[in-house]
Amino acid sequence: MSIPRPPSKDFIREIIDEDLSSGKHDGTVTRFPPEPNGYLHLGHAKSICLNFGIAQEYEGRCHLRFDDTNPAKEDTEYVESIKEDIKWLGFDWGDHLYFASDYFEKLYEWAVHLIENGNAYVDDQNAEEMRAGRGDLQNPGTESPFRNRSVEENLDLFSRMREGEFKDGEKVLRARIDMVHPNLNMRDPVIYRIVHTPHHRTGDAWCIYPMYDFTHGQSDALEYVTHSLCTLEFENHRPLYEWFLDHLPVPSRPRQIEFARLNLNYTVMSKRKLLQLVEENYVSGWNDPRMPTISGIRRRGYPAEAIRNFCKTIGITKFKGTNDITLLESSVREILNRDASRFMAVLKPLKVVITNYPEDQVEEFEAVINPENPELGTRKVPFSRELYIEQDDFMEDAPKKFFRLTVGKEVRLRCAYWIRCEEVIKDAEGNITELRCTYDPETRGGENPSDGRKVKATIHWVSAAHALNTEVRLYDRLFSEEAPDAGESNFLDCLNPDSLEVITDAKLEPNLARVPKGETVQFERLGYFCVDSESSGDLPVFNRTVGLRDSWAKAKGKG
RNA sequence: AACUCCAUGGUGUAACGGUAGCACAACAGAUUUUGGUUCUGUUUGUCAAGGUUCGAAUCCUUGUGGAGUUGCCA
Repeated sequence: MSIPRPPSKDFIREIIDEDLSSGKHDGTVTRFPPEPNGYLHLGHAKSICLNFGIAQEYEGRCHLRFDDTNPAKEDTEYVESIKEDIKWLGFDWGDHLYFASDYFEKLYEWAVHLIENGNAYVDDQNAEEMRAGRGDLQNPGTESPFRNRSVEENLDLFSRMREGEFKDGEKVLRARIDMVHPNLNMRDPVIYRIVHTPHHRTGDAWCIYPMYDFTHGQSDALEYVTHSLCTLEFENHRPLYEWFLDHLPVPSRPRQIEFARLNLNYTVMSKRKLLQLVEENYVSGWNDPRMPTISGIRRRGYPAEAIRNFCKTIGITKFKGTNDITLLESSVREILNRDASRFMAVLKPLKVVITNYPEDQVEEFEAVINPENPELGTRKVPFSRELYIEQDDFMEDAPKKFFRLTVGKEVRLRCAYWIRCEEVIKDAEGNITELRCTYDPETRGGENPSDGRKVKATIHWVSAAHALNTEVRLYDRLFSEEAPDAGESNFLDCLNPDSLEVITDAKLEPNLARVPKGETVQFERLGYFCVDSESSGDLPVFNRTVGLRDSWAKAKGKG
């Protein structure tokens, strides 16, 4: 017998454990710092689960801080959607809502502090001159002709920048670090630029704005954040992050730790590409159910719990791998299998007439709401002489492995009766329009008959007279290539032409009229479907969340 | 021969010098009034070469491969 090992932790949680046990910190404070310039996506969900998850586990706190230092790109609309998405994911920042723009005055003061100590200067060079002076990956930079201005002159110029005396781009404030540093970020980075654009919160109070690098670490320090978790592309910024903390009278010493961002196959995650999909109308909007945005997957019917589980499963490392979308779908099915109520719906109807069933008779059968949770009880489903079954559940020339209905064969109608197909009716073009079947009264409720007869399949059905006719949207992955943004080709060339199929005459079990917007249910044998949050009119519109695993389709595909 | 970081089955992730495990995927079988679920089993892995060690996925060296960085974006 060995002692069970404690559940393994990712490298970030190990660092936190060490910091706690060494006494470096006596609590844990993290933050989720989105820029309000777009909608949140699954990549953000990974970061949210990490930061808020750590706060919960360590009984610390996680701040929601909007990194709003670029008025040209940001808007209050995004602030609101971001809050909504985080709440939907199941996390709460409590009283800890902050904006980097709340720190503009303090940041200005600290910029002056740098100038006073000879650690920052106003540069009159334009962007192009600065680029030339920065050098490149192989070559060192050269110092700006304005680098050695006096403290007094810098102070005067910087305050006049604030007063609005200069136009955009005319001057910048730069940290005075090292123009030959091997890390380009350290070659006198710009820390303030002039932007005469109203800010969504501070209006026109400012016309100079701090850069990300001059804002983030200081904001962390002001909020007493202990561990500032960000993605790998900020690795090269860490020396700068620390340089500012070293040269400024900050109240605390946060630590930046980087982890790999989320990559998923068959989708794109970059804000730019998602924006392009929206703007060029490849999708219906940010919350199109095919989008990897939080609002998109919510509308698609993915449960928040499934997203959280998924994020737990993929873990936190520094390895930039690509996660398989099937892992996400598996998390979604796991939750939905447990929670979703079952109903019957026929997507592609084929009429069946039970010739030996009385014409005006209607029976009601009891059907289990969820076999995974019998306490939920049963529902009543009407049955009559004319029904719809799924076109895929009938084949005229059926292969041996086809278990469903074919002429002369018998199947079970779920919870109803066994039926045998006697005759196929076709139109002039030879299309199958109707099936004539007979039922066995002894199999009432779907029970096995006393003669020991066996049936290989149970199929779903809807009574024609009682059916609700409605729209169902079948969503599939947006891209047909595993890595749409890889290589030279345009990601738009990889769009899956069949990512949306709209069915307008699906036949639903009448109980489905009562499902509220946003709820995801199972259409038996087909998949999980969610009532579209934007559906209007008398009948709900259903979105396919994800199909059921389908081993028949797989076997059939192999030929 | 710029700097920094990364490398474990098909994919992702554990193993903290001592039996390479888990999930997803795939494949087979059992159960099943959903070809779903559940259960059982199978296949597949430490980038390479040296070194340290009784013992290396783990430590060291070198190499190979990949990623990020040359915004007045974040």
